[in-house]
Amino acid sequence: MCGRYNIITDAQALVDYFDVLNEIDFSPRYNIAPSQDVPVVRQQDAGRELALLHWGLIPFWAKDEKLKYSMINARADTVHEKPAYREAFKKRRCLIPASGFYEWRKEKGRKQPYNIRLKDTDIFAFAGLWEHWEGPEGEVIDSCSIIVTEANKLIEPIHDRMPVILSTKGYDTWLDPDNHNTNTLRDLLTPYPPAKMECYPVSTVVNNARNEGADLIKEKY
DNA sequence: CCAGACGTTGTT
DNA sequence: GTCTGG
DNA sequence: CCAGACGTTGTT
DNA sequence: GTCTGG
Repeated sequence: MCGRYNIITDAQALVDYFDVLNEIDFSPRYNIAPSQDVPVVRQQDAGRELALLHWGLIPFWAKDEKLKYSMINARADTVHEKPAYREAFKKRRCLIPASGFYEWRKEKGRKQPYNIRLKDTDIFAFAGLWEHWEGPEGEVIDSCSIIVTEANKLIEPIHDRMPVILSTKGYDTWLDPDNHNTNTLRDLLTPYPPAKMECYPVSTVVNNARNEGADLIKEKY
C-alpha cells in the first residue's frame, strides 16, 4: 500500500513538470503522512490545476469526518464499484505528485523502512481520486486517496502492495473528467515496470511523521 | 420498513 | 447517496 | 504508514 | 484493541 511518501522538488518544478496554470505554496517534503495536505493535479475547464488536498478521502455523503482516517488508499481492482470511491473514479480523478514512497518490511520482529523511487526522474505521479465534502456545520474539505495495486518484482520482497504510478503518457487520459470508459481507465492501474525503479533501506527516523529532512532518504548500510 | 456500513493491511 | 442485513 | 494515547481532578 | 494525530 502507500502510507508515507516524499516530494523532493520545489513548487516551480511541480508547476513545470505537470504543466499547470496556477502557482502553489510548497516546499520539498521528505515525510508526507496521511491527514496532511498534499499537492494534487486536477483537470479544470481551462487546464490543469495544482491544489493542496487533505490526504484521506472523505466521501461526499459522509455525515462526519471520521472516515478520513481510513480512506488513504483505494484498491485498483475494486475502485470503480466501491461506494466510497466509485463517484470519484467516474468524475474526479487526479495525479498525486511524488518523488518516492516508503514501504516497511517486517524482518524478525522489526520493521525496516525502504525508499522507493524511479531511476530516471525526480517527479512522477500516483493515480489518485479526489472528493469534495461539505459538513453539517458548513465545513468544506477537498480530500484525496492514492490508488494501490499488487507489488511488482522489485517491491514484492518488501511488501505485497504498492501505489499505482502512472506513465506520463497516461496523464491526460486519467485526468479527463469526461472519460467514462472504465476499461481504458482501469488499464492504467497496473504495477509500474520494476526495471525503471530502485529501492533501498533507510533509517527508522522516517517512522515518526514529525521528522523531516534529507537524512530520511539516505541509504542505510 | 429502519439501521448501519461505506476502507486497507496485517495479524491472530 | 446507496446498498446490505435484519 | 507509524507513534502515542487511552482518565480525572486539582494545582502550578 | 482501537482511535487520533502527524
